Amino acid sequence: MEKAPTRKELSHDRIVDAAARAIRRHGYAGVGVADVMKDAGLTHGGFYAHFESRDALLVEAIERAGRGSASHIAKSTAALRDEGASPFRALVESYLSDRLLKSPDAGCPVAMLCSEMPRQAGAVRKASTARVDSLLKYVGRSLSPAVPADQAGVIAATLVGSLQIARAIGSVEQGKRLLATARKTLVAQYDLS
Amino acid sequence: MEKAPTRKELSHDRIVDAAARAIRRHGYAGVGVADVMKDAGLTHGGFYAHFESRDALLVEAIERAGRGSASHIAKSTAALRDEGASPFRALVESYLSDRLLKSPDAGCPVAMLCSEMPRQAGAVRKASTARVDSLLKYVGRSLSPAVPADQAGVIAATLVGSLQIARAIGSVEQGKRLLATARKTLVAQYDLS
DNA sequence: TGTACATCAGTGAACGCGCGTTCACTGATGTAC
DNA sequence: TGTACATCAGTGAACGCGCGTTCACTGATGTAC
Repeated sequence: MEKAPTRKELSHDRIVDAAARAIRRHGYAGVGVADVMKDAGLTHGGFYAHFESRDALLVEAIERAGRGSASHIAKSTAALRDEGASPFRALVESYLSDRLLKSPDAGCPVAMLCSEMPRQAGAVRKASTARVDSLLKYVGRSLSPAVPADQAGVIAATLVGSLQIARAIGSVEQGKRLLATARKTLVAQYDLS
Repeated sequence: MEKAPTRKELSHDRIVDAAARAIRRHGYAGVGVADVMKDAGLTHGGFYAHFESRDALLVEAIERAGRGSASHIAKSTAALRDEGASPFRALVESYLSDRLLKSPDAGCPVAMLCSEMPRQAGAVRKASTARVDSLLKYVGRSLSPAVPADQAGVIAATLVGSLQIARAIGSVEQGKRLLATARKTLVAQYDLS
């Protein structure tokens, strides 16, 4: 039997949610204690009753962002599979969906944070690389048995890189075109079902 | 006839060089005025005789990092081409060389900064997206005529993403393995010479 | 070639602001009887 | 069920530090004669 969450647990949850949104939108450095608390409807003073430090918040935020993105992708792939898509094609179309171009705070945290990860330290770094490993495993599981398992890394790299470059490029139309060719190319190369 | 550079021009050059190294190693936020000046053998007070603002330094640093990486790759590809590699294979092996895993301050700034670019503003953002465009063009020029031109974006994404994930992943050996498969895969898929 | 002076490049102290962190206090929640 | 009290969750002011920026000053470079 589930215990009803205490008032403090509810607050904690809102704080982590706000931080998980912020870290995908603004990167590690973009998660400010005061801003996040305000987003969660609180004042900054109460922060240290919930977390030992800002880094401790980052760790929870990364994990939550990862789980959030994973469940978002799971839902999206399930819908595509119902329409007859293979697991791999469903993943590609979910991960590289046009919608994620404009709303980065719903997308995969690995794509948003990857280039900053090697610069992090301690627990933050650890939580980050755990997300990368998890993405590689996820991609690996979606591959057709005909595709060699060591391709998961390159495929994940293509997914992550395409989303990043599509966002970094000059115009939105260019970005959408890039995503479209990336989807088409990946499916053509790896969807051996 | 070339004019000999003034003392000030030499200092300016050293400052930009230091910043170009720092931005690839530590990202946009990792370029500190005082640190960069110290790296260039100066004290921080003189900075504003050289640049209007920190952002103005970032712009020059990004451009220099781009040119530095481009000339590094040009040199490396030239050597590989002498050994008989196709333009595309030479690019892939230069861009995804194992050496770059450990020394990010010599690598491509797009790979180091890509996920942070959409968060930048004004001139810094402009200088950054210009580097992305330049990378896409560079990749495009190296493609065999048999490869559709719109593939340049996906290929660049795979290059950038592979380098990033190889760096972000847990162990160095895993990173090297990822780079190796990425090189092999890209050559197998696109080197139609 | 040597001296006198103006300009230039760099120094180091100081300022202001943002941000993580701390803390004394308050109002709300929950427990004991 | 009602009252008295202890604990809990959150408030808001304050502190300290780092960092971009400014500025009065100094020593070095270069020019005029």
